[in-house]
Amino acid sequence: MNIKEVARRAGVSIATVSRVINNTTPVSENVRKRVEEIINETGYRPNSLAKELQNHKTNTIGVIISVAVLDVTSLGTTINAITDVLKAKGYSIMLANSRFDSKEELDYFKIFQEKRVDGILYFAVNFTEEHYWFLKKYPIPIVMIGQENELLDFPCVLHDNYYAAKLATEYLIQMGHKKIGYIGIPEYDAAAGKERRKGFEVAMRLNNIEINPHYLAEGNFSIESGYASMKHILVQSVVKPTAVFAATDFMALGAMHYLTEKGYTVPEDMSIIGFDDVDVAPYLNPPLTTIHSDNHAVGRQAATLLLQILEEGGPGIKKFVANYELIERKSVKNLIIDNCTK
Amino acid sequence: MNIKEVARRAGVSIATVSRVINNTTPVSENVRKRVEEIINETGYRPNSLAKELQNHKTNTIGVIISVAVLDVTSLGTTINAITDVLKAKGYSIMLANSRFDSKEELDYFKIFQEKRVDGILYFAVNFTEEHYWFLKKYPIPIVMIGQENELLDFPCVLHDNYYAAKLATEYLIQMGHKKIGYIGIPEYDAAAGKERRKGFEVAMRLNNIEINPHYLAEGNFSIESGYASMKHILVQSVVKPTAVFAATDFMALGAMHYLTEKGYTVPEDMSIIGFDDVDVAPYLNPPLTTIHSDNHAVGRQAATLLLQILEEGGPGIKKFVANYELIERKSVKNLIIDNCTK
DNA sequence: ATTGTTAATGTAAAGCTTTTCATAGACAAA
DNA sequence: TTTGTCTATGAAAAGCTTTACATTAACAAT
Repeated sequence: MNIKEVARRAGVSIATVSRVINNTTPVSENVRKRVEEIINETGYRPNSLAKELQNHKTNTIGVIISVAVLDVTSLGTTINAITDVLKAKGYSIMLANSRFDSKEELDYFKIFQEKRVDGILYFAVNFTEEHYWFLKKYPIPIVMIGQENELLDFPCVLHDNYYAAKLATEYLIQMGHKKIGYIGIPEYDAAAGKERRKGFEVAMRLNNIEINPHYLAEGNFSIESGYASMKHILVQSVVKPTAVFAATDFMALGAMHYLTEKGYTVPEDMSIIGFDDVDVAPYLNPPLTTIHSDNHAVGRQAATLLLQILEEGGPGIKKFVANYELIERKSVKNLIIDNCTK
Repeated sequence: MNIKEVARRAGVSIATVSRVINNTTPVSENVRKRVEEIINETGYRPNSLAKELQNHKTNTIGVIISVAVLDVTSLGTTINAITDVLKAKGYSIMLANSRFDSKEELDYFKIFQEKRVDGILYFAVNFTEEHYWFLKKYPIPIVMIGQENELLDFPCVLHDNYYAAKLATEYLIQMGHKKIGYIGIPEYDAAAGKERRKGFEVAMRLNNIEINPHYLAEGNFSIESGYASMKHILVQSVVKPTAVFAATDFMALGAMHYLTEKGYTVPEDMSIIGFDDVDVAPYLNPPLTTIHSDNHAVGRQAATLLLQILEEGGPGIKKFVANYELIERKSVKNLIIDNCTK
């Protein structure tokens, strides 16, 4: 069943059927009714492929993400916000998950180009030189999420990982901590890895606190890796740190679990601060003090910028940095007050 | 830039270019080389729309899910498994999230039909009569996930919610509990709502234990609703239950949180069992006893069945039920041993 | 020299729409 | 009657590819 067949049955031309479907030009009432009848009877639905081929517009947005096993709920929130905005404007989304595999990621860009998506929302994690050369001449509008790239001037939507991590560290310092550990993410992740670590290091330096290499460990987002990192730190250090900053809440959770397992209590024996403000953070034992970032705003903004490029010829702004705030719960001990009251 | 232009520049016909691209018929070595050169120089990429229009095959699978705000991580696992299987066979996926909105869901089915996806993976939640009439005459292969429908004979991939919930309840009973509460999901959700509740009720009846209506509450998947439900139960009942079965881990978490907040300890004062085996379940305080179901297998099977329909003319099996098991952790107290040792 | 075979390549139709431009008919005005 | 205006409709091109079929050339066999 195609438009031609509908036209034949209704005794009109295909142009007329098209007009009925798309409401482009006025069509006489009885013709419209007859055509609509046929469409209902036959269950005909127009072929988007032909339409999109003709119109050079697919109303489809490609979304490229990079997640491993653990499903980061913040990503879910962001994608929800994205689909909300896009759906309202009639766009569909194609989702591609390149599991941190650079080559695969580039393949998805190629597929999206062949599929002629109108635009791409790109959750960048590991941006390589190859990415640069490839994307430099890529013909489809891209909005980057989670990272920026000065060379390519894609509009970008970011969390302020650096300042937020600095804030978290400073908070620990304000609370009187000096022996502070850090559980990080590898550097290939520019945002959660590099930026957060930098925030930690700068805060320490600015406060003239030396970073003890024995207090450092590296995980991979997972709870287990937080557990292992905490263990690593405790085993390795003679004098224990009084606080540990974990670059993700899940790793913070793993760290806390190791501690309670070994008989330490949080925050009495060790303070923990996380990053992400995961759904369960308020419900942990103790409730986790962490950095909350506005994921919903990130998704909404990214989708909006892309839409502006597509429909208004350009993004309203080149860069959007999401708000963050420190959520004070119960996993950090205030050493100063303690000392005063003693 | 299109195939015609490439052909012109290479001095060959478009048929030859097509042959070079798709490796369908032998092409002389020097022609192949020249064409490939032009393609590389120009950055030409074939237009999938035209190809798909011609071939009646889009290599795209539509996935319809229904999630609210909280991102159920089990869904993420399932989708990961799906994309793994589909990607290996060269399929892309289009993701649509109908937020429990029936009408919206049907709209997505229409869009997917117009986009001519090859098949659909349908996470069914609230299957209405309207769905039935609509899907009855839907021309694209569908595999249902999470629910089955006897009338429409779509292949389906399921968790055995009923038996698993029965098992969880029986476990509580075996542990000596008789005053058992239940925090459920509304009935419109056939799987997490209806089936699990049925499992609970049947287990109770089979063991001649009366269900105390004061021990019953209903949530909506969220942690908060678990918290509120637990409160509801405690406030409402004079004699407290000794154990509560929460139909989802998140609600179990909320319930535990309310209990610890009020000074009860789990499992000493109240046992809690969950359902889902969420990532964080082993790391809660206490680690949550719950039902684990093999989400990865569900995703893998669903994708495989769909692929079989598309490429082998029919699904290998009509119905796949995933394994489940009870994971015993620390949130349920054994009343019997306790009584014996006393 | 003729015919047949094979390999490489080209031509054109088909897949389904949208849209421009042309046409036809109705009606009013001259 | 002729001309003009307006509305509703149709014909056909264009969008880009694949592929069945046709053609050509080279070469071998008769």
